[in-house]
Amino acid sequence: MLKDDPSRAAASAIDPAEAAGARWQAIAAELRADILAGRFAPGERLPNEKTLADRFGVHRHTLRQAVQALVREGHLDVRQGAGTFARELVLDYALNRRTRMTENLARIGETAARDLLSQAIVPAGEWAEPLQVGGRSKVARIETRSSVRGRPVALSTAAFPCPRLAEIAGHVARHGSITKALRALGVADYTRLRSVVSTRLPTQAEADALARPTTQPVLVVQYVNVDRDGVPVEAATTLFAADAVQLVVEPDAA
Amino acid sequence: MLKDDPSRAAASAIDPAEAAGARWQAIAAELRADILAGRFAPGERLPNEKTLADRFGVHRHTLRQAVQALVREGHLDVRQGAGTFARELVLDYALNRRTRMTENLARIGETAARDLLSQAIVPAGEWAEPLQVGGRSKVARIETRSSVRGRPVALSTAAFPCPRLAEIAGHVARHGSITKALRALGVADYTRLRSVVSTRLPTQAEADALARPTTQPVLVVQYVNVDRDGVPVEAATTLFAADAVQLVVEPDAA
DNA sequence: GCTCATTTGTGCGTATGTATT
DNA sequence: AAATACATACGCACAAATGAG
Repeated sequence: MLKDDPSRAAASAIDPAEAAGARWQAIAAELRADILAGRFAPGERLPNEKTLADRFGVHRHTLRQAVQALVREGHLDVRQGAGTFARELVLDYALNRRTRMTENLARIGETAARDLLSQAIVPAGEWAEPLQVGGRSKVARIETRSSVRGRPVALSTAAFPCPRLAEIAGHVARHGSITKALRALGVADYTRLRSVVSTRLPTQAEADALARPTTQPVLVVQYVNVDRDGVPVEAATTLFAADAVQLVVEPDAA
Repeated sequence: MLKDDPSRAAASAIDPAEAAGARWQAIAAELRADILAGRFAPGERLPNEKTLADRFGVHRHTLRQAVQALVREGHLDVRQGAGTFARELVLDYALNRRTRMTENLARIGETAARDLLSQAIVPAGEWAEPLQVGGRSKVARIETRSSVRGRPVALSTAAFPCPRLAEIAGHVARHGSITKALRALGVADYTRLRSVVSTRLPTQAEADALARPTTQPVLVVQYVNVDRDGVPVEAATTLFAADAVQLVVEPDAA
């Protein structure tokens, strides 16, 4: 690691406190903060490498090292000949036993909005198997859209068994959270039984709802949540806009 | 759940042993076996619902329940007015602490072929961070393609730290398995530290290697495997053909 | 279809401080 | 203490891709 070198005093605004390690790491930290604070608008082109290098008072190679780190983290997109772009939004969505949309969105310092698009009480049909109920029984089906910074990132269709959770829609609309709605209905806790991940191109309607082109693939996550007794309380399919969300799978802390 | 109902004794070839639960589940199991055994050619149209219902001696509604289950599992595609189609290939690829390509492919009763497409000893570069080595050190980079039934399903670019695992390429070529190659080099066991899942459209070269159109999205899984001491032994990016593979995330059995 | 300025990608060389042997 | 390896940083040059006209 580099220690302080007076002969190369920083001519930039890098906070010495966070410049503990190498220069490029400090630069990366500053750029990361700019992006997360929205000082580079989502999708906006950053100044070219020379300009940025001058801003930090370093060589272009040094700046590139910082940029490369942010590309690996998913915060930047670099296109040869075109420029360096702040990504629309990048959310690491953790898939584990305690997967919760609201928590996942909140973890990146964003307020998550969850809108109720539609609600209906329908025959279990395709949801009968994952919810382990008879095909003739009813389920409450709700469609929701989750947004961050006013931009939609996920589209969910979820089914809840009736009559136990027939009132789910009202609670979701009120709280904007599945977790809170379930708690209000007596489901104190729930865990993710299984998630199946696939991908496809969205339909026109789905693309519209996500405010994205039909040419951009979506991540499709199908899952079942069960209560403490192992009884299914929610079966759902969620579509994630792939430019905004990547799924992270790590062993449970248990 | 439906229990046994003697009044509806199966008039079909359903194995009573696996028909533990509901009729439609038994039918789904048999159809699933037919698909996996290739008795329905990939992409082939199945007999219509009436014909299939007759074959199992059940009502068309019952058959549809089984078909819907297989649609959810990704084994069938149903298009109104067109018919029911067997999907090209569907592999449930488990993502957990002990994720192994060969085991995952073998679990569906297939022999997995893993071809070595290229190998090189290169500067760590982008792999330095995930492998926790210096940027100037070298890594062994190999590109492999995994196929099932002669059809490519996955494309991997993996990096292994040198000099410890410099000889990896030869072992992979010989064994067709990363697990065996690592074992030959003294890595008795390894675990998946983290997987990051995203999706995008493939480049022309990637689409060609997977024998798929560029319009079909691929699942992108980036991961790091570590040995028993927590030292990274492999960092890789794997592209899965989304029509053939879906990822399954379940809590580790621990 | 073409040119051309802009921008990123890549390679060479040089130098210095740190860590290991 | 000396030798070696490596991470970091700067300078220069050219290749390759992009986008505007």
